Amino acid sequence: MEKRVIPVKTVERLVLYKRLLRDILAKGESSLYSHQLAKMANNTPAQVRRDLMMIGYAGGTPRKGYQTQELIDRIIQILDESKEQKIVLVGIGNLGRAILSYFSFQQPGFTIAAAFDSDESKTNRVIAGCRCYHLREFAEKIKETDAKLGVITVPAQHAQQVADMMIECGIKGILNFAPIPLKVPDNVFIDRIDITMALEKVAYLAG
Amino acid sequence: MEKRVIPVKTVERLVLYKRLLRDILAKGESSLYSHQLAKMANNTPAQVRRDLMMIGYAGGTPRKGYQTQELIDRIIQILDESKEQKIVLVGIGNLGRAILSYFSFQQPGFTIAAAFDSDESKTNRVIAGCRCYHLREFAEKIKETDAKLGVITVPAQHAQQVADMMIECGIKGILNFAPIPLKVPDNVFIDRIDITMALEKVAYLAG
DNA sequence: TAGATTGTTAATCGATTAACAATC
DNA sequence: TAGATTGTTAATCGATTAACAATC
Repeated sequence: MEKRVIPVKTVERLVLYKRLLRDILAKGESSLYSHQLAKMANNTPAQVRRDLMMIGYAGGTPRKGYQTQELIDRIIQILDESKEQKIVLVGIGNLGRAILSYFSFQQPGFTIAAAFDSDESKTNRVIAGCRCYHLREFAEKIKETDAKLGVITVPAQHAQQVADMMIECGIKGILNFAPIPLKVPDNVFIDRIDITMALEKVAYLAG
Repeated sequence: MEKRVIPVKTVERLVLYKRLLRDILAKGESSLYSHQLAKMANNTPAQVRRDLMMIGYAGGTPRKGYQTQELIDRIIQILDESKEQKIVLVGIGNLGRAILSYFSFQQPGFTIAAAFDSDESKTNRVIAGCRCYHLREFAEKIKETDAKLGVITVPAQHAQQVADMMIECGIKGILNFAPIPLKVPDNVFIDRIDITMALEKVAYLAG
């Protein structure tokens, strides 16, 4: 596994900064200070400055702070969001459909190129602008769309085999909504969103 | 804010262990070793043992490892899941509906007691077994159901005011799906699930 | 017994926070 | 100038990993 220059936690915050900065820009603010961004991101000025250091951005000045547009551009450059990312989704249940709808609102930079399910009654149609195919067409459609990212919204017991199939077909990054950790090779990055776990955590920490 | 004995990261893993142990038990395995649990959880034996130390469980033996049922019971006791947790959800869009469906499959320990929206066309009906009300009835229904947890699935621009309303009504833990950090007082615990951020992270780290 | 595993302490690693000279 | 802010280094904090005596 190649060495990462930017820590994962920093990447998460950069994504957030980018969004907040766009809001700021839309409000007509062409510059801002680290403490202003920190307040919006619920963190500290020191952390903001350190994050910007990580991406080699040193364009701030004591008088004006940071240039909003310049900073957005720098973050986009670091995150390498120059080209549209193609995604495939497997599992057209309620959650899968919700994500399809979500991305049909054109999340900038991401397109769900195709969705798949093993249930015939859910396939061969268009949901939220996305074509839905049977799983047996997976390999073929991946080639057509050249997707490199996958989203898994199938039940836990099928998640590993879906991941295996994705990796087999050249997918390099996976977002897994099934509530179990999956085994993937080192050259594939996988992240998991576990809604029940998040709720149990909230329940415990709120108690 | 009171001091936490169990770190958040450990709580997350405990929730996972509990699920994995239940699978194990269902397969008829009455005991297991730290390295077996670690393999399933994608972590290390040392971390498993340290986590169990954190919850004061020292019931393992060199010969048999840990007793599956005993360990499950201990985790449940620590997470204080003795009583059913009542949840309210605000925002009956695609994601909100998906979560309602998800929990209608009786996630053990959790019940969505009521759902709310400001759009009249989405209220006064039952979705996935959950009664849906207009937001103006929020305070009243919270009292009736005695819910202490809230899920926010509204667009970003309305999320803060929904959170404020929840807190006003006595909600102590919030799971926020809107893609912005919310300000809450110290005695309220909030966690955020940001699907787009997760995808951007995967895209970067896969690249 | 010999060998594997536990429970815990010590060492390491990484991330956050504090501090401060340089700058405008 | 005086005062606030940046960029970076040092200090602190917390989490993970290694090590190992005790145990079965």
